[in-house]
Amino acid sequence: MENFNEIKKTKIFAEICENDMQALAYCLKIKFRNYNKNEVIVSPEQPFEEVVLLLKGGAKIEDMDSSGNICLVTKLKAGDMFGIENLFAGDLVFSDYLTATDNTLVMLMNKHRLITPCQNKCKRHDIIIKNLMRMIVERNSFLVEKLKLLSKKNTREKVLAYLHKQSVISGSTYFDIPFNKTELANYLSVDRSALSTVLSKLRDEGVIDYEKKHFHILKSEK
Amino acid sequence: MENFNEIKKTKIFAEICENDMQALAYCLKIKFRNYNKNEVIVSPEQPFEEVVLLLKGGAKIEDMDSSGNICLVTKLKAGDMFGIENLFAGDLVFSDYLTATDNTLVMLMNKHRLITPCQNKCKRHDIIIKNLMRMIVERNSFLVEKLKLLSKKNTREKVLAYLHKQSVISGSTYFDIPFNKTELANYLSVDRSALSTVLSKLRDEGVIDYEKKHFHILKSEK
DNA sequence: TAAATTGTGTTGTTTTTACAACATTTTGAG
DNA sequence: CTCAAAATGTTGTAAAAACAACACAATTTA
Repeated sequence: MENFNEIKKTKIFAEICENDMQALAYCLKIKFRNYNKNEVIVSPEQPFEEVVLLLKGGAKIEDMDSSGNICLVTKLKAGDMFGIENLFAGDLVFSDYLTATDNTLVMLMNKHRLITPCQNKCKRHDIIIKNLMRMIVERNSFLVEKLKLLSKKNTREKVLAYLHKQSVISGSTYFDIPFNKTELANYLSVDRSALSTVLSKLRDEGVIDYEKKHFHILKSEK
Repeated sequence: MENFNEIKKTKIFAEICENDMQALAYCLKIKFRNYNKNEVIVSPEQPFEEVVLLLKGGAKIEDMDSSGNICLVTKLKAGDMFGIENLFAGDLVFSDYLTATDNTLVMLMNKHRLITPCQNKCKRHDIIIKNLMRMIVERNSFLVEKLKLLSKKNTREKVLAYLHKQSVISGSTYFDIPFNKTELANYLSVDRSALSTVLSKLRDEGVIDYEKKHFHILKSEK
């Protein structure tokens, strides 16, 4: 089956064999699309009726408010999904931009079919629903964590909380972040030059060290 | 059945008749608890193995960081749930406080049972799972919206975006918000006195008017 | 009802941030 | 390799926010 190598690595289709996937592909009205780096996959201007599963490459979710300020919600990697917020929505108008950050292969699924279990042909649909629920719950946790980050009262605390989190995730005081400085500023919703100043100060104080996307936490403040 | 009047009004148990609920009660290991106003229902200090469904009264979810700053994540009303983030988590340590804002009745459910469909006795379990998924997706949308709110670059924009949203929800330029000013400041993650200053300024400019928790939007800025 | 607690608005001070402008460095495309 | 574009760090300035202290109003509770 087309692209099955990528499909079987995703969380939502883990444990599904190629035969069952064949049935699911029909049931979920699967389509594949390729995008070049920096190409817009979904935008608020062009409503989108499906749910997106990233199979290869990378993408970023951004929101732009009426003043033109960009909020980088998150970056997606293979196996991540986009459009979950609209799973149950009848008419689907995304308010976010999904943009490829690499050459990217995505799979589109019919959102109605996805959430509606069917007994006859694709017997594995109930597994998909449970996997889907797990992913949504994980996304939920991620959003709550980001909410707490943005609730910090100044840039220094945002940065330290973010770096601490990344350090815990990687299991080391040495780690790479998925953002460049401009993106990190958007992610933390602060001015880029202000972020640069804070990072420099933290380095001067010997709290952290960094080089491009590579960071090292030297002192863990209480 | 005990408290069925409240149960049938919730989203997750809508469409479930009393008989089926009886079976579900057993399957989900349901328990009921009463809390007085200001009593802590769940706290990070006391790990909690279940998922909470609010049946009567109200509650608020708060997060406190290491510096003691409080982030008011949201207020809950009857029918809302707490603990969804930990549905799939093995060992369950909540990092948030859930506090009753009124005299409150809650229902506790076994999280493992909730996400695991069973065929034999409680045939309605699949409906519950779909309802649950819908609630999680809605919570997801809520979190994304709040994220966008906190991404605004100053207090004025946060306030205006929040009030605009509330206005849209209520379908009128006159509406009540569920917070007092202190809570609103926590919700928007800004200093209370700074919020007060911004609100006064907006009133002076004739953009909004307000009295306690009642607001009126006079001019809708682009 | 009186007293205590909580909520609210105001003001002045200090700190932090956004913003703009700029010099370098790095990256990527042709 | 070369050139243009993008990323990065720095600085100064103006705006905004946090913070603290206070007065007074509203609400709760004993």
